Amino acid sequence: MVGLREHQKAGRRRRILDAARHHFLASGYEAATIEAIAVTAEVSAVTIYNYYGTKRGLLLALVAQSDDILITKINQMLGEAPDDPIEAITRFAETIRDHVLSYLDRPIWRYVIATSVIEGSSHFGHAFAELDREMARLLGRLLETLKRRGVLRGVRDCAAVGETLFKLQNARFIEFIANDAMTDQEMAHLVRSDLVLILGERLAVAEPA
Amino acid sequence: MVGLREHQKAGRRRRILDAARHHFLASGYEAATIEAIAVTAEVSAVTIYNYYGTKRGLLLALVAQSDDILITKINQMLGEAPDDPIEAITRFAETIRDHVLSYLDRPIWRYVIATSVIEGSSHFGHAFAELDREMARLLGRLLETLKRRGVLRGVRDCAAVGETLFKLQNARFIEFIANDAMTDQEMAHLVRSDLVLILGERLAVAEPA
DNA sequence: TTTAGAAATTTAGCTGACTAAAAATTTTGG
DNA sequence: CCAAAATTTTTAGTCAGCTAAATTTCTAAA
Repeated sequence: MVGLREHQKAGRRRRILDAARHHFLASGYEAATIEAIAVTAEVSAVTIYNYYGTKRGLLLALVAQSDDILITKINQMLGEAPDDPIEAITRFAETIRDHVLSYLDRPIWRYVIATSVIEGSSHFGHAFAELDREMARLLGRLLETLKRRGVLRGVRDCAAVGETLFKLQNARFIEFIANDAMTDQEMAHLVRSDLVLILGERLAVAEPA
Repeated sequence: MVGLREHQKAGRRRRILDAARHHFLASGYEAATIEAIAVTAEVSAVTIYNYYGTKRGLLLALVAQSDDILITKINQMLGEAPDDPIEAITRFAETIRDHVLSYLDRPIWRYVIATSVIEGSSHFGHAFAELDREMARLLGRLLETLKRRGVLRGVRDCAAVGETLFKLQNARFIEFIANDAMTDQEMAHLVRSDLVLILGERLAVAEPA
């Protein structure tokens, strides 16, 4: 973290990712060229390849950049979670969706999802898979918080339920991303339906009329 | 469906898809070139573009080819479903997985998933999205069958539960495809866990000790 | 049998991702 | 301030997806 060399490298990285985001949003992932990104970032195209290997690597690095911010946001939300489990988990999903859409648009997220499947186990895709796991963990922690408050009885293994719930939620997110016609409300409704379906019985037991 | 012209066209289509499957499996999706596929299929490369538009279009057309067979297999399975709901739905998932892996390998399925997300709403991705919906419907029908047999009480809307269950199952399938290290057994175990989590309570009510 | 029209092929070319190697630049440590 | 090491840029080029247009081939109908 010291030395002029490291500092300039960091600056180049930042400029490249900024330029990439700009061009991806302006022209779409495919139409945006490495050459154009390089010009905007004031580096040579070869430098981008040296840093990120491939165009797909660049895309995933761009997404990874926002991971820390997202995790912070979620942690923040975790404290202020409402008592109603359905409400709390729905907000969890909405926090992710809002953050994600404020950073990149749907057409580009399609390429992010696609790339993360293709590069899944490769060294580029690693960060994305790790984020997924972290999100699942955080949802598990949300469940534990609710359980400790006594508003979520009937759930034994919070980590396991959190993992499954997140998988499902993530599938809905991909559905949302893949389909431009789907509105925020429609997605929220689907997530809510899933939750009622899975937690509904348990909550009925937990909160006797 | 009559006339020599249509007949030869169908023959070309078949040869192209056969050649595509062969080269994709032999060299992987990216390394396989349209040119090589064209040579094997004994057509010109331009003909492939005329028929399928893009390399991705060709990939999705290849997958679409096996759709009918899969739907038939599932329908067959639906009749012989065991009484235990967990077992029946697990088999549903295994039928899909076996069919899918007998047709293409995991690396290629990664590209199929990726492509279907990218082309989601475009005219190429339509068939794939339609298959997904059909599978969800079939799972709903399986649930209805079980319900009619009286082994699945506590489930009201079979179609809705089927849809959610399939979404989750599909997410597990993608996880399996994305991770070469995951075994058949591990995937089956995950699917089973999800089912126990979702149906567990209901079944406990349905089958009192 | 001939011809009109449909469809496939040939040809030629564009573009952009990606790579290797040489050349130029610049920080760093003495 | 200078030499060495690290790193970026330049240069030159390969490869494959994709496209447009001209040409050829072949089916189908007269």
